[in-house]
Amino acid sequence: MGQRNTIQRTIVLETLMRMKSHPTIEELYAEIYKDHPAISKTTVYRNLRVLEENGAVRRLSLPDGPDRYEGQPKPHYHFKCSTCGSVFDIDMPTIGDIDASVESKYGFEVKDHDLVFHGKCSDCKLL
Amino acid sequence: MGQRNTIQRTIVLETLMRMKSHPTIEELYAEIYKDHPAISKTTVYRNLRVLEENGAVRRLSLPDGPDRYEGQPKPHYHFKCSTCGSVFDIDMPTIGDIDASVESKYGFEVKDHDLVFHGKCSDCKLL
DNA sequence: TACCTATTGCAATTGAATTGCAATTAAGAT
DNA sequence: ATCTTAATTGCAATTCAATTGCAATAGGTA
Repeated sequence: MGQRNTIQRTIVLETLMRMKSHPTIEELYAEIYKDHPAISKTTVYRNLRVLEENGAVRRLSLPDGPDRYEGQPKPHYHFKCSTCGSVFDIDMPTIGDIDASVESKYGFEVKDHDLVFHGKCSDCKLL
Repeated sequence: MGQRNTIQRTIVLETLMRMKSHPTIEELYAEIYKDHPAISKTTVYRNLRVLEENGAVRRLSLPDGPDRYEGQPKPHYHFKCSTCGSVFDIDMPTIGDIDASVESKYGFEVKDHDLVFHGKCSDCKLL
């Protein structure tokens, strides 16, 4: 009797996938709350954890802010503006073979990698 | 008049550089405390911020844990074990030109990038 | 030496994320 | 269809990282 498909879990996943971005839990919860105000924020936290372990969603840990989640299956990279804090998706071919190269060199079991660029976005670099 | 060279700031930087790793602030503070128990943790927090803005140290934001700092000037990548939480340096040629490619493609001003591998370290993958 | 302001240390605060617990419920077993 | 049990939920309380307000201190320049 493993995991269960609760309506809360379904809503969390579907809302995240519908958003097609990388919301913070606060942002995701606000979106969920519109249609399902009875779902508690704690439940959103817990379900995202479970979904992450399942590999259904990905979590991003970026400096100076709460974690973010994304339901987009296609792996991609990110840019965070150190001035305004905005996060952008970077559409660029992902480097697939470096995972394997770290595996063989270090003897680790590599699941994936995150690549985050830092700097100033086009708006902030003008200031 | 700009920034000042306080003894606290010097000690924070020197201790971090001497450690040659990527300690959490708690770990760094413990090391500082041995010789300089009068320095407050708040001061360590604040100085690391300043030093980071100066480009003298780098900050790592990794999932499931506090930020880490490193004073090592040579850029490199990291691996975080999702089971035990250990963080390892990954000695691998850094990809220099992707910063420029993101700059030109998106019009951002890219300072640097972080590459973090996730998975299980050699000990934990046996469990 | 005197002045100005960055910095310090302490305590209090903020904010993200987790946890304990009683009530609920999904889903397999009977 | 009902029973059973373990996963899940919601709430409140808690933990932990990190920041902030403020009075006192101390760089560094004039």
